[in-house]
Amino acid sequence: MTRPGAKHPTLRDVASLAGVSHQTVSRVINHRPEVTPETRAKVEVAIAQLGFRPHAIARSMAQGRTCTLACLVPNLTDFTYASNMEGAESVARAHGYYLLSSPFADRPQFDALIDELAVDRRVDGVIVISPYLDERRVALPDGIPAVLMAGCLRDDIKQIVLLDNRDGAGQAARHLLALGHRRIGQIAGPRAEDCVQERDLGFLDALADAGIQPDSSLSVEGDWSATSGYELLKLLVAREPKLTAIFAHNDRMAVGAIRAARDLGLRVPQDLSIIGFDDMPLASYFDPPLTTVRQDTFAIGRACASLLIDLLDSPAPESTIVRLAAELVVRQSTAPARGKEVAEFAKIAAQVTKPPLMVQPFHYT
Amino acid sequence: MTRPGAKHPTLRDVASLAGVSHQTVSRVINHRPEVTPETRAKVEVAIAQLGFRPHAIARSMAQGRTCTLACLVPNLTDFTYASNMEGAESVARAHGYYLLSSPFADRPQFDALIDELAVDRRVDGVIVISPYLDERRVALPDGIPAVLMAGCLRDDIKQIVLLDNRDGAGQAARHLLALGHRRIGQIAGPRAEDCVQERDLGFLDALADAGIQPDSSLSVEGDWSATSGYELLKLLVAREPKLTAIFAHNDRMAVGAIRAARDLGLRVPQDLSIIGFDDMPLASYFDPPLTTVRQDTFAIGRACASLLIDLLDSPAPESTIVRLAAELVVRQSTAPARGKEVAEFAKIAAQVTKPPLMVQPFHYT
DNA sequence: ATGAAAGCGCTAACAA
DNA sequence: TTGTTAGCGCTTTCAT
Repeated sequence: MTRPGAKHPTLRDVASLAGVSHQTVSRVINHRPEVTPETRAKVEVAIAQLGFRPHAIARSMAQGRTCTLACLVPNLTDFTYASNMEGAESVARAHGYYLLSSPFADRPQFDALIDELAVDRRVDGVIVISPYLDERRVALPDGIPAVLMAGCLRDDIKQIVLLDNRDGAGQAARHLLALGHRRIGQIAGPRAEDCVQERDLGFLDALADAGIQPDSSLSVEGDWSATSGYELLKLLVAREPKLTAIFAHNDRMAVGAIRAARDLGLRVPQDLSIIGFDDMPLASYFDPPLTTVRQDTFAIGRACASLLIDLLDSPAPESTIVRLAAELVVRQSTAPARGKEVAEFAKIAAQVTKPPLMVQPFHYT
Repeated sequence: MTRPGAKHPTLRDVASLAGVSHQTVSRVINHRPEVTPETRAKVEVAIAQLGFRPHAIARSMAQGRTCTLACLVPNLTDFTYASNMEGAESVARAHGYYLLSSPFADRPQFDALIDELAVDRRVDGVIVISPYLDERRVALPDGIPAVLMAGCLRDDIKQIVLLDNRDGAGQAARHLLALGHRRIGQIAGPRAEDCVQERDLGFLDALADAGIQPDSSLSVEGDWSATSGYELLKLLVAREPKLTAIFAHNDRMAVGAIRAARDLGLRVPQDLSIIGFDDMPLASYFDPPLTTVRQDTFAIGRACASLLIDLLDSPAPESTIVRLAAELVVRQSTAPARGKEVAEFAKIAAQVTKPPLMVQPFHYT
């Protein structure tokens, strides 16, 4: 049979069984106060007897809301995204919403998707995860509550959740500086992503604060893959053999860089310190265990959903920025620069250390 | 405003603008043949002018189908699950369905979830990913098309997609045997999961075929985590110092085991060969690069969705089993047993090698 | 406190 | 080929 659901009891079935009008049944299932305890009891018996469950689609039709949120995301498999979604899902469900996650590859696909979701299917709100600044840069539709998870602020978007990438990168840089490193290379992510630009700024800020001239030849652009980390480390070392430390914009590239260093005969961390970003699963099981900057991707996802649901419940505030702090995790892929007066640099580092910037503290329930 | 969608044009708006009946508009948007080209053109102009898009909820209401599939899954972050979902999502979308993914923790939650999804929200079909054999063991509802992704066959479920775990484990074991290993330990996953039992069988089969007595003290049960792999390797080595190889039921435990071996002063693979299962991302970036058994989780997900959609389109066949083969990936965490006549064992191994068992070949589009 | 009527936006069945 | 009439199952008026 094409429609296996032709057998569900309806409100009217319950009504006639209970000997009341269907409207009364509706009041009961919606927990309205204006129903006599006796009628309520009668109706509840009938509901139980028939195994009646309200038809959510019909409800959506009548109420104009679907109790569904959508999450548009580049893919479902990257751990950071998956964990954002899991966080968002957990608060959505706790509030009675379902979360529909849809991957998209580019701007046209995004545009088509958001129309299908927001206009055709009438989801109540959308979470958009999109770091791109190039032709994939998204615009949020108006007319539907939306929050963006991004890597930095954007003028055109008012509800936004982000990681403090700039400070995170600063922490990484200051950690390396404190260990006495002066020639530090950077294996960045794709320039077209906003968090990359933020991390680059945070990195350069910290170096500048320590009195180090920026050297653009020491910054190279990878594609987040371990392979790119591998190739780029070789490139950097060829370019500047005196390099003693590397800041990679994610852990995968850091891991690739470690492999390359080893293939070059460099010991990590004795000859070369390498720090990553993300604190991905098993980061502590690589060799050596990875020093990195942790982002709480689950909390970021929760923040997105919380913010969105707040928007749904009450009239939208002008703008809400939720910024979550990154946290340095020191393991064993970084070590003091050889032959350096560590104490001297530790002093420098201490004086450039600032507390993480929290634009607005965020509490979820 | 609580309902930001009060402004969408409807079928009737289009109809009156085009000067036809709303039914004609319906025929146009559904690409029915019985409409004059001229009327169609008129209607299409009106549609474009108003920016009309059909209301999917209203459609669901009238047609009794939602064009939505659900995927019930233990969580969204495990790479294997995430990649199953991404595979399923890709074929679902290609066929005009959305995929609603919902994590569940236990059987009561599963039962509640499937009722909400299948009965209340009337999704057209469900994919269930659930490996549990204990109190979390799921039952599929009837009345709605459903396919299970599992680790082995089940009498009570007719539509099922699975990895050939038994053969995969057999490949792992035969690889170790071919390298001359005779004392092989097994770090299994939780016994309550079906794939674990299959892998155990495949492993023991292969040993038996090679004339090796099963020794249950060499099989221990982990929880999939690297930490458990770490602890259990130490336990195994303490129990049987002559162990020369380990088969871990997943890569994370294998990685933990490698770390433990190293902490014990054992070199991997020279002193101890370790093989994992899954071929997770970055498996080749651990030290040493992991020998493992690959499962194509994306293809498994696609198979689930394909099967489900077939079920939707045409009357359900009695039963469909889709079994996908696992594939040995040899890297550097396994090596010949020391002091062994490798050739001798290679001969044994060759004679026990069988082609992977494919119950039913599967083709997706 | 309860019931009757109308309608959410669409499709299906029938009529013209 | 096109239009009319009924619903889909619920909620929301508005009476009673």
